[in-house]
Amino acid sequence: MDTPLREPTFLILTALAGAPLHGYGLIREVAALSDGRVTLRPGTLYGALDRLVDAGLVDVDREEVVDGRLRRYYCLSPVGDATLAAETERLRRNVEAATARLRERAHAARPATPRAAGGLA
Amino acid sequence: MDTPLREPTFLILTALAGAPLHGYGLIREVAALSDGRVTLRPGTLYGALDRLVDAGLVDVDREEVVDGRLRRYYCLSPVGDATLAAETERLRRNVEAATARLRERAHAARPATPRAAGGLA
DNA sequence: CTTCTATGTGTCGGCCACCGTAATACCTTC
DNA sequence: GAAGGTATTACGGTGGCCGACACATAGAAG
Repeated sequence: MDTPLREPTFLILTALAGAPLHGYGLIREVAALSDGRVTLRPGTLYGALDRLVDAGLVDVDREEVVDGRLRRYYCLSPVGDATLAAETERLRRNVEAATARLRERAHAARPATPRAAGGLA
Repeated sequence: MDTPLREPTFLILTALAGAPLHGYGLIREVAALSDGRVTLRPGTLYGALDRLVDAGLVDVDREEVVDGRLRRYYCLSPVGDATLAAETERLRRNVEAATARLRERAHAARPATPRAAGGLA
């Protein structure tokens, strides 16, 4: 799990950082906090949950039985909390680096600054 | 290529947003802008470059021959520029969502702020 | 001279997270 | 009783990344 988190996994941890949720609730919460851009598939969700529990980033909070069906709630472990914080910091640095370069690029492409703009032709 | 970019690919585009670079220069540039956390392997680098050129996000800028060996420079295409900008925005939203939830969490765990901290119990 | 390290590009096999889909099961609504 | 939302589980496929290797040149170290 030292691999950088992919987006679905990152969003699962982010959703669980707010409150314990069960699988189907996670699908809706992730859709909500990504403005509908990310829709978790069952294969992604439960596969990720198994991995995260196995890695100790997520714990099983409790299990309820509603209408004869099992409903398992997951919550973020302290390790998961720290991992999410570290991962967020890493992403923040990447975003800042990319933003800085894109900004320089916009300046170079738009010679609105009169100084030394049109070198050639 | 509608899959969200993984970290190595994202950093390659970010590096190319600064200036055209050849393969080995990319390895060093990515290492620099990630503070040494990401070291591109040849398999990752050239595989990614082939994909990016094929997808139209990266163009071959020019080819030089130094000491009898080919040195190929790559640069970011307009499509790659737009993709990197969109990807950066997506990451920024994810970072903000995670940061907000982590902050709420820290407040809940540490009721050090006397005002309206412990709502329950 | 040989060996090691750095520069530099390229290929191949394998892993694993994610995806797509279907199956299962209960309840409510039409 | 067919349809649709809730909820979990299982399985095969795809694709990006990694690890290791191959090849070539040049300078430093032994």
